[in-house]
Amino acid sequence: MLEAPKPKTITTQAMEKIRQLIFDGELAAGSDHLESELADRLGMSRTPVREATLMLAQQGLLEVRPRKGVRISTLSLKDMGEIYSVLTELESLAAEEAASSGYSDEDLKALKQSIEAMETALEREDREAWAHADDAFHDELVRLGGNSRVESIVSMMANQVRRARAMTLYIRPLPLKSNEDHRAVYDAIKEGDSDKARDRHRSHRQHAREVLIDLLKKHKLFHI
Amino acid sequence: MLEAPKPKTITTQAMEKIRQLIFDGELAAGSDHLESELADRLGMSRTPVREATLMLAQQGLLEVRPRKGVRISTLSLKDMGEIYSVLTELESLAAEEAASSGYSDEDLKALKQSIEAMETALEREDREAWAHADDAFHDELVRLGGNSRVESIVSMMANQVRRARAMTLYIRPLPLKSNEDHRAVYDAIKEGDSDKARDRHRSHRQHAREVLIDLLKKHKLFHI
DNA sequence: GGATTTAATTACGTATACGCAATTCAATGT
DNA sequence: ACATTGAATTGCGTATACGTAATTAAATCC
Repeated sequence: MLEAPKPKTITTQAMEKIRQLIFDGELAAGSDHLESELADRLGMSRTPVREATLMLAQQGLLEVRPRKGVRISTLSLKDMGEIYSVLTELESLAAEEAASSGYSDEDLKALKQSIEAMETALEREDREAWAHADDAFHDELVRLGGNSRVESIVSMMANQVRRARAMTLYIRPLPLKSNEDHRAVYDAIKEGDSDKARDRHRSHRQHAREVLIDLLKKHKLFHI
Repeated sequence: MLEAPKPKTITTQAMEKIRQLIFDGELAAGSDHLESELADRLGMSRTPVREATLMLAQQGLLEVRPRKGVRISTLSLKDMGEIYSVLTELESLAAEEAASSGYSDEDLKALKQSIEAMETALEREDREAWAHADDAFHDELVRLGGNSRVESIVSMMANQVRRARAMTLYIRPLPLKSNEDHRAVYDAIKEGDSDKARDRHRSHRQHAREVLIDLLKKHKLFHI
């Protein structure tokens, strides 16, 4: 699981900073920006900014529109549906693979801890903490799946829906039932039952997808 | 399904040309190249070449190694397995979605034609034609799935394994059984049986994955 | 007054310039 | 011989320059 040591070039910094600006909403979805504006804002020249935007465009976070600048991507309901479908499939694959990997309890410690963190967060109705632990669960699940492509695609897709998740965090019902699912997935992985791990995670995700989309519709958030 | 009209900038041309050089094997897997070398080769300056390589790196076709130039990606057996797993999941999703879309016979014409093309190619033992039709089948299936993210991820993954498929085209057994699968998937989509479409395509893909990996092992092609 | 042509501006796409990190290689010391 | 050091070279990362497509504004015509 060794990754290449990351080069800390200015281009890389630009990518991370721009990504963060998008996640924080400082570059609002749908807004347009000049390369020179971003360069000024980040205190560097256009070159690394330009390179960063081209890479981020490949990841779907923004579009570079020739001669028109950079537009931060928006998400329609259809986009959300697409992304959640992909997440469902690939995370379910990860769950299946994790279950067939013969992990020890020790290997699964982080996964278990994230479930426990979700439970205590739910008891306290601490939505931020719950969201954080939920992220940790999904990240760890995918990591245990051991497929680096799945990891990077899932991370890309999760990045794209980050804003939407943040927006809905406080308007959605507390996911009281979801911990059952998490536990069931965890147990299936521990038992090595790959079909069960897969199916259980898949239905969990499909349900989450429906809840989210209904919620967005109900609040008329057709475009984020 | 309208895509944004493609800008024909030099950077775009660089991307396409470099991609083609990789597919054609003129930039061999594992080989290193200077930005200036590629720039000379393509008759342009370093800037668009550099931008192109950064984007292609996001797609996994090559790596940009700071201060060391561009390295064309190689594929290990593990990589092949990873990619085929992703393809299996996402294509199966596409089959499922296609089946629940209520497509008419007319809508499914291209899919049917690709199956027929595979059958006639098999009778003639024309492997090139078969491979071409097989590509068409998978492309069309994914298109019918109607998920643009799935389309682009699948296309990325298919690009990554292109070399390996070309290498094995003449050493693998003729896929005589696979047309049954294709027909079954087609029928399931036509009938609107999404579970069947999904399951059938999934097992088809899983089988193909195993065959390919065994083949690579048998020929000691551990690294392509 | 509204439409159309033309001039001016803007912002990008590409080329070029330049300095530094990384590598190479030779010279020196042991 | 081998290791070590340091100079020379290489190749990239970033900045800057510049021409041109796209947009806006102005001017002209009907």
